[in-house]
Amino acid sequence: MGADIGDLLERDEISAKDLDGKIVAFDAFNVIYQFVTTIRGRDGQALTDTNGNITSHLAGLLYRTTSFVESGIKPVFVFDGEPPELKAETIEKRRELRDKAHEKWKLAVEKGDTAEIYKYAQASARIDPQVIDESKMLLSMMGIPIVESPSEGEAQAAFMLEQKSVDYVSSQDYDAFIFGAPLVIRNLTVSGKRKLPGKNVYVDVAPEKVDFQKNLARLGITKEQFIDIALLVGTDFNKGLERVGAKTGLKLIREKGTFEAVLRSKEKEDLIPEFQKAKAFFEHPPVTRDYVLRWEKADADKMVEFLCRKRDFSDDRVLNACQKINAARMAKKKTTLDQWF
DNA sequence: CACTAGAA
DNA sequence: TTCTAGTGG
Repeated sequence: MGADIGDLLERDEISAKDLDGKIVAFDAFNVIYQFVTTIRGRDGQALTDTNGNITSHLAGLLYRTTSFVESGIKPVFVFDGEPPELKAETIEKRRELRDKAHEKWKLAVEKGDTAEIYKYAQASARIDPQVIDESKMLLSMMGIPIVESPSEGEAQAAFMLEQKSVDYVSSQDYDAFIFGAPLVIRNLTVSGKRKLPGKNVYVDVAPEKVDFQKNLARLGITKEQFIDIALLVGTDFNKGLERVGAKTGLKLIREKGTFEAVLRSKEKEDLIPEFQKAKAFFEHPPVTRDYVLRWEKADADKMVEFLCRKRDFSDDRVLNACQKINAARMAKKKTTLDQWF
C-alpha cells in the first residue's frame, strides 16, 4: 500500500500513441502482483498448469508486454532487491492480512459462497520467489530488459527517470513520486479496463499522466513538503498520524511548513527520528547505475519450450506473441534506418 | 487481465 | 465490423 496522497494530484489523460517510441519503466512487483490477483478463473483461483504451478503472471506479462511492444512502447521491468529494515513492519502487516484472508477463504469455500471465495482468494494471493524468477526468465526470453534494484523497484525506476535512461515510470501507486519521479503513467493496460478494489467489477479507465512539478506548483508546495505530507499520512516506511489523510496533511504542512513543526505542535516530537529515517530513505534510497537497456529479438524456441511444454500455454498464442514482438522490432529498426538515409 | 469465438 | 461472454492455464 503506497501513501494515500494520490487525491492531491491532478492527472492528464493520454492515449497509447503518445507513448510510441517511449521507454517506460515498470515496477515489476507492482505489475506481477496485479496479474496474480486479477487473472483468475471463474472459481477465483489463479491460473495454473496441470502440475499446479501458477501461470497468471506469465499470461499477463506475455500478452500485455507483447501488446505494448506492438504499440511502440519500449518496456523495462525493474525488480525489487532487499527491502529496507524500515519496511519490516509493513511487510509483517501484509503477511498477517494475507493469512487472515486465507482463513476467510477457507470458511467461504465451506459455505460455498462464490463471491466471498473470489474475494478472499484474491486477498490471500502471495508472490513467491518462483513467480519472480519465472517472470524474469520470461521477459528475458521475450528480449525485454530487466533491471535489478538493490532495494525498492520504485526508487530504482525513479532514479532511471532522473538519469533520463527512461521516459516514464508506470505505476499504480504514488510511491514513485515520493522517490522523486517527475512523470508517472497510471492505468496503462491493453484493454483499458481495471478492477475495482474489493469487488469483482471492471471499469473502463484511460491511461493518465501525472506531472509532478506541475502538481507541486499548483499545490504551492515543494517536493520536500510533498514528502512531508506523505510521512504525516503514513508510508510503507513509517506510520503516519491518526486521522491524517491527504487533505489534512496538506493543510498541516501549509500551516507549519515541515513535518517536524507539525509534530512539535502536536507534542509528538518523539516521532521525529522515525520520520527522519523514512525521509532519508525516500531522498537517498539505494539504487544502481549498473543496468543495460537493450531490446532483443524474442526467442521463440525458448518461449515455446518454457510456456508451452512446461506451463501448458497454447503454441498458437505463444508463437503469435513472438511474431508480434519481432515484427514490431523490425519495423522500428527500419524506421530508424530510414532516418539515417 | 487479455484473448477469442460467436452474437449482434 | 463491434461487442459480449466465456476461457485461458
